[in-house]
This record gives sequence, structure tokens and C-alpha cells, in this order.
Amino acid sequence: MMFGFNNISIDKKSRFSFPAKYRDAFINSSENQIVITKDPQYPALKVYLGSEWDQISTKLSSLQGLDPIVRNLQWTILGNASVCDFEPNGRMQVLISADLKKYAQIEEANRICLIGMGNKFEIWNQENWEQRQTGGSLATEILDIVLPESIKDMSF
Amino acid sequence: MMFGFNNISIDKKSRFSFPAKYRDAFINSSENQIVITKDPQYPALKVYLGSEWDQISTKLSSLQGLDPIVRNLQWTILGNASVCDFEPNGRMQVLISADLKKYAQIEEANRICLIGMGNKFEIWNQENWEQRQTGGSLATEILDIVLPESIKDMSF
DNA sequence: ATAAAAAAGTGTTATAAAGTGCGTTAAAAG
DNA sequence: CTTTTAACGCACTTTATAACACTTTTTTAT
Repeated sequence: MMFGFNNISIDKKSRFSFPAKYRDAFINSSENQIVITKDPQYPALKVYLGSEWDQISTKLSSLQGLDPIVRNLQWTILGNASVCDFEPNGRMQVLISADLKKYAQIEEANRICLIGMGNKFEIWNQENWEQRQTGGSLATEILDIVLPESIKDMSF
Repeated sequence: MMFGFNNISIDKKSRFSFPAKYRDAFINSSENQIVITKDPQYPALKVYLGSEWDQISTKLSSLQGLDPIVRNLQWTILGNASVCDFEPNGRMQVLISADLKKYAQIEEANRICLIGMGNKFEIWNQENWEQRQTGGSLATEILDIVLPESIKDMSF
């Protein structure tokens, strides 16, 4: 399980590497793929292990896309996912695409916050993270969505 | 599986090529055909792998066409499908017909957004996509359709 | 009906940009 | 002080795209 807060750098080519403390967890779950995508609620990114992603994406893509709320979630989560090959024994480097950087408001060669949430990570721009943690609200926040039954039992 | 956002160019002859990152997925599913058709809800296009299309089209064409909603879906999806030969080892180029371009409001030599949704892609005109993703509503949007039972378990 | 012209479709190549890999330096931990 | 980890820089590789050339089909005019 992968927990904890990390303030790390991204290089000029928009890559970051996972802190070494997570290496064993990656090796144990024999992951060779990592998926980054948009967080549907906040200007942040979600990072899933390949196996975890397979479950989520399979379920989400099977839902009825004619429902506008479902369709929106599919767009956000599936339509922005970037699958990266990943070597737990190597440098554990991952590229963040220009689009995802923009969405999470990550500027050129900036630092990011990588938050371990157990079975996934979140990536935040440092200022947004601090604001959120001190209770400040962000402009892009979405409140009061009425969820269709089909996604009420899913967790992203 | 094919995911993610891509902003790509179409050339003067209305061709685009799939980003190289999807090559393995196409080779693994041994696809040699691609089908483009209209999206039934939005001014956008859907791109299916040949095998996926076979399933969807078979099922959709077997439905009771006397129901107006079903009939409309059949017209839109089946009646506008364009089948393209496709070489996963080659350039992975696909031509978009004038009709489909028009429907998706894609102008001459413009850029398009190609969105990987797992088992299919969507193609959007860039402005429409951005508007939609930032919550703006498009004129052609269909809300509150009551779906017949026969298509409730289908996902297009 | 035939030939010429135009349009539409297919394929090739060159080049700039984006992405990847790896060695070195700097910083932190033991 | 030694070892591990993170950050940086550079070189190499791959990819995307525009420009061009060629083929096939369709249209137009004689």
C-alpha cells in the first residue's frame, strides 16, 4: 500500500520519478504500467496502477454512454488517461502530458505534490494542494452532482 | 486498450493518422479494419475497431426498427458508417469523408481531437470539444431521452 | 464516345519537435 | 564517511506533419 505526501520535481521534459520508498510496493504487485488521468472533481491528476486501472476502465466503459453524466465521466477519466510503461526496478519515471499538466495547473519545470492514497496517487500543483488543505475553496470545484445509479458503487 | 486525448492534424486530403502509441493495441487485436460513423448525440464521430463494430452493428441492426428512437439510432450509426482498410504496421492512416467532416464541423486542414475511450475513439472539432469539456452546452445536445429497454444495456 | 482536365485518393520523403535513456552531479540518509 | 536517492544535462531515437509526386476516378467538352 502506498501512502504519504511527497514534494517532488518534474524535469524539463515533464517527467517525474516515484520516490524510492514505493519501489517494493510496485515490485510486489508486479506492475509494469501506470496510468495518469484527470481527477473528475478537482484540478488534479489521478495515478493508478495498471491492474487497478483495468478494473476501473472496464467497468466505466461498459456503462450507458447515452446518459450525459456517465458520458462526462467517461470523457474525463477514460478520455484523458495516459498509459505509461513502467519499470519498478528502473528509475520509475513517468511523463505527464501537456494537457494533463495544464489541467492540474502545473507550470514548466515546477514542483508537484504526489500524494499516496493507498491504491492510487494524486498529483497536485503545490499552491492548489495547500489551499485545499487549509480549507480554501477552488473555483473549479463541482458540487451537488446527482449521480446515476450505475456509478454510485464505483470509486475513482 | 486505447485511452487518452490527442490533438492531431488532418492533412489537405482529410486524412489523419493514429498516434504511434496505439500501434501495439491494434496489432494485438489484429485489426485490419476501422469504422468511422456519426455520434448519435453530439456533433462528433465515433471510431470503432472492426471486431467491435461487428458486434455493435449486428446487435443494433437486429433491433425492432418500429421504435422511433431505435430507428434513429440505426439511421445515424449504421447509415453513416464508413469502413476503412487499415494497416496497424503501416502509417495507420484513415480518411474522413466529406459528410462526416461536415457533421463534426471539421473544416479544411484543421486540427482535430482524437479521444481514446477504451474500446473506441471519438473525434471532435477542437472548439466543440473544449466547449463541452468546460461545461458549455452545444446546440445539438440531446437530454432526457427515455431509452427503450432494448438498448439500455448497449454501449455505443 | 473519347480525350482532356480536374478532383480525389494514395504513397514517399524530409525535417522539426517530442519523447526516451543514461551518465553525472548534488543532496539526503544511514 | 559511505551509501542511497533525487535532480539535472545531454545525446539519441522516435514520431508527427507538411510538402511533394504519383495514381485513380470523376467530370467536362468536343
